[in-house]
Amino acid sequence: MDKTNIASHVENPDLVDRRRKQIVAAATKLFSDQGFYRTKIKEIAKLAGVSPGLVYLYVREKEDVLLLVLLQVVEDYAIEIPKAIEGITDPLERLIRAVDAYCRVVDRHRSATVLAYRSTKSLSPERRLLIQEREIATNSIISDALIACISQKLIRPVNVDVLTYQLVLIAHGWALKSWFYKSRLTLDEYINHNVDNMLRGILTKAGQRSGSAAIRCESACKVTHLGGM
Amino acid sequence: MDKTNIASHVENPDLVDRRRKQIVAAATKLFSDQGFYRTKIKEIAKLAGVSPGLVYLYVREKEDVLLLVLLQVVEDYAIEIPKAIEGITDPLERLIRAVDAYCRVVDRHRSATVLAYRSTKSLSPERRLLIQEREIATNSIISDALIACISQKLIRPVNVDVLTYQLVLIAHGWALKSWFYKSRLTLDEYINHNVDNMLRGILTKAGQRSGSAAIRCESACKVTHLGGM
Amino acid sequence: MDKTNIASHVENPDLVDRRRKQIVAAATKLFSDQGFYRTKIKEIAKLAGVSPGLVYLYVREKEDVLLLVLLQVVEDYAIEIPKAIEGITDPLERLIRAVDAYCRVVDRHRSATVLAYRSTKSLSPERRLLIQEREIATNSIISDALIACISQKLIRPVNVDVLTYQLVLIAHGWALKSWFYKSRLTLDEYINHNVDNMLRGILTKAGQRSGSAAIRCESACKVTHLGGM
Amino acid sequence: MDKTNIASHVENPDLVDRRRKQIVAAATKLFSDQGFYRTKIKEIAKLAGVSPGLVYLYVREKEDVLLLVLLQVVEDYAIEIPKAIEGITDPLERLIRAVDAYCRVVDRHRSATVLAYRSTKSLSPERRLLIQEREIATNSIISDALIACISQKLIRPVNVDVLTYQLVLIAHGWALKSWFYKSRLTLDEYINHNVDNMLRGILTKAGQRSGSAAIRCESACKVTHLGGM
DNA sequence: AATGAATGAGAATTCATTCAT
DNA sequence: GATGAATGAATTCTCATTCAT
Repeated sequence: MDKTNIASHVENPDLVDRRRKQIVAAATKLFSDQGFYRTKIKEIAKLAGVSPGLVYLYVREKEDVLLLVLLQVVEDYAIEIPKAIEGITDPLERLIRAVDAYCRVVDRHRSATVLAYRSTKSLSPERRLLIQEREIATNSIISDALIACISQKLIRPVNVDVLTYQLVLIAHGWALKSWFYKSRLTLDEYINHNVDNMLRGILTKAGQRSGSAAIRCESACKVTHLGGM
Repeated sequence: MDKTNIASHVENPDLVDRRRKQIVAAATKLFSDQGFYRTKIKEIAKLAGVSPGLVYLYVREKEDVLLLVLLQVVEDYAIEIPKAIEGITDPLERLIRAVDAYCRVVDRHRSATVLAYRSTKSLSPERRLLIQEREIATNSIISDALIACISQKLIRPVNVDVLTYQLVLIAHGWALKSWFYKSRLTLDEYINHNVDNMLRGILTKAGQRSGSAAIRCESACKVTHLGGM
Repeated sequence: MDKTNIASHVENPDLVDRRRKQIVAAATKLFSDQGFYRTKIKEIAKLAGVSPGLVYLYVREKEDVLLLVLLQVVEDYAIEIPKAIEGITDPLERLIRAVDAYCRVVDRHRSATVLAYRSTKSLSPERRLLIQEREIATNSIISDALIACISQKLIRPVNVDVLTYQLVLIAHGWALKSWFYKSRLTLDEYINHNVDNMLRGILTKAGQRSGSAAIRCESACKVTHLGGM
Repeated sequence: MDKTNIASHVENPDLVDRRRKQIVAAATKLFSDQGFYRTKIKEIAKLAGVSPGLVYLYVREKEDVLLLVLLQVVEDYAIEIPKAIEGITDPLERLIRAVDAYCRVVDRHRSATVLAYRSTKSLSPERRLLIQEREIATNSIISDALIACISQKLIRPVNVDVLTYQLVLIAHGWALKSWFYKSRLTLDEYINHNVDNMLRGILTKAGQRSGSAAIRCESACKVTHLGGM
């Protein structure tokens, strides 16, 4: 169901949904590879297997395609990260898992994430705002977990905004600097090292106990080498 | 003196230098405000006070202007950060000051930093490589300081690449998410909180002693609240 | 019943008639307001309450719609003007009434009249010819009346073609220059003044007597102030 | 010198003038033949012997070309008609000559005149107003002459607005209905008949004497057959 | 008969780049 | 060296027309 408010000339909402998915999939690939400005509507149409004219039945202008693509990126974050911490109650474990999931989602959408950094400014102000709102919403998954940790004294009192973005930037960094990491580290190593560094700086004594427990009992979540903490 | 290898039709190297500075200054402003693709050669020429034709005496194509601009950005980092740690011998103090300086340089070149994130991918591969090399060179100021700290056991053994970029991303983050921080934090607070979090995670006992000393004796460097460590 | 020779995919002639009426009504309004080229088939369909596809069941191309519209305009003239002089036998009265009626029909179809001037040339030559034939047919109502007046020596011998169009242009002028007249004259005044000027130039002595009689006895026809002639 | 207020990217005003003349000449021909909407910028450029891009150095959009063309038409009227009555002092002769000149100018610019009728409505409201203002200015040559005649009692008191447009429409009619007249009348005949009809309707006794004098002594002005008046 | 989604040719406009002066 | 007018390829977007349902 459409939450984008982008007008379409086509009435059937299912069709709108399906066509937009087609268009967004093609555009995401092309924008990621070549950037927004180098990508031509004709290329998107061709890759999506439709005519150039059709694109404009589902979108008012080229920038709308970019908006749809970027909304899809943040939307994916907003769906996949919560899924990873569903059912987990321990606040510290929720935090660690959320960061871990964030990094893994970024890994899966590496080029789209880079795209978001490159292209958000190409949007008109209102559209950009839309994206930023959703980014904040997603990040609140992290910051909520953080707040819970702090209130349970698992983490010492820190500036939540700062720490949230420090964690978010760790996740994004995997995409932004993948040209650097690619030949140097695996994703698991990256996550381990970063989370290790961060947690050591903020965990309380209680948090350290809980943290090592949380991590020991959860092997799927690969954040392991905190043992010595 | 020109290290860019960008061909010019003009012989006199001083003139080339002067003209390119003019052009780069104008282009930096415009690219930062509007992005690379939205900025027209005519606009750059006008702001630089020259004719559109003249630009092409000093540059082969528009993308060369972007390269010059981005080189200037990384060049500024490579000059200003070392200046901030000149003469300082204590490795931990060098590290802290380098990070502090990095954040402050980013603050001064906020939009150019964002520009670098947005536009590096608009460069052709060889040109992009040029930029990435210089980025690594700049970051080695941080990583060298880190290595020194580790070898003096002020910091526990960590993955230097990871930690370097964690610190670099803190600096860059101030620009990348300035739309978020602007209304929430001052630069000093931002630096304090982030450095605090990071150092607590990596300092050894010895480092903690040295660190608090380093910081206590340096009031210009505003990283203060480590007292309780 | 269809005299247009425009092919339709639909068999049932009543339906063809009804649908075309719908389409022409919508198109007349839109063409008048926005002109032929600015008006989209989709708009016509929407205003007519049908689908864009349906239009093409009753018309081969967009220009056919214009032809239908223009035919309707001249058709209206050809019907309404004769109606106004039906049963009147005095040739001079027939002439005056015809001109009066022409002006009033133009007034009722002001924008469609302007449309005809703007758009006839947008038709292909054969179609344009069709319109011009009907225009001549309509104007022959005027010229026939003129000829009758001349042969009864109510009007001195003049070039009938010239005078006919002089009268026709008076009628059309009310629409063509309505932007000018709107704030200056009523339709009745316009008719009075123009007819007065013209008649004074062409009436014979006999015509003057008959004219004032014709006009005196007919108050519905507002051309009055010839009394002093 | 430019009175159009249309912005140009080119600075040299002489060049602007020359180029616009080139463009307008080509556009006038093409618009007249094919209409505004059927004429492509590329065609105009080709006929003018320039590149399509160049057109946009002298004009902001296609509609500006139409404005320039229509301004040229009304401008020509405003120049040529006064020239024809220069130095003539007798008011009635001025009037007759002005109408005569108007008809002859229309004849020379027949298709441009028709173009004006077809296309003025294609202009945006402000631009349309510009044209209408100039039309009124031109027509005031006629109405001024009329007023002079009336005040000298050469013409009986009539509504000046109505009579002016009656005369203007006679001139325009030669272009508007040239498809009809072409095979039936020469321009001279057309002028004679129309002016004759009109004058007879409005001249006073004094005017009739003066008129026949005015006309008899001026053979270049072909309005002759008033002899019997 | 009717619908309305889909097509794709076509047009206005832009702007990096060139080049005569 | 510098200028700025000129070029023309390239791109977005529109809309008459078609066609599967």
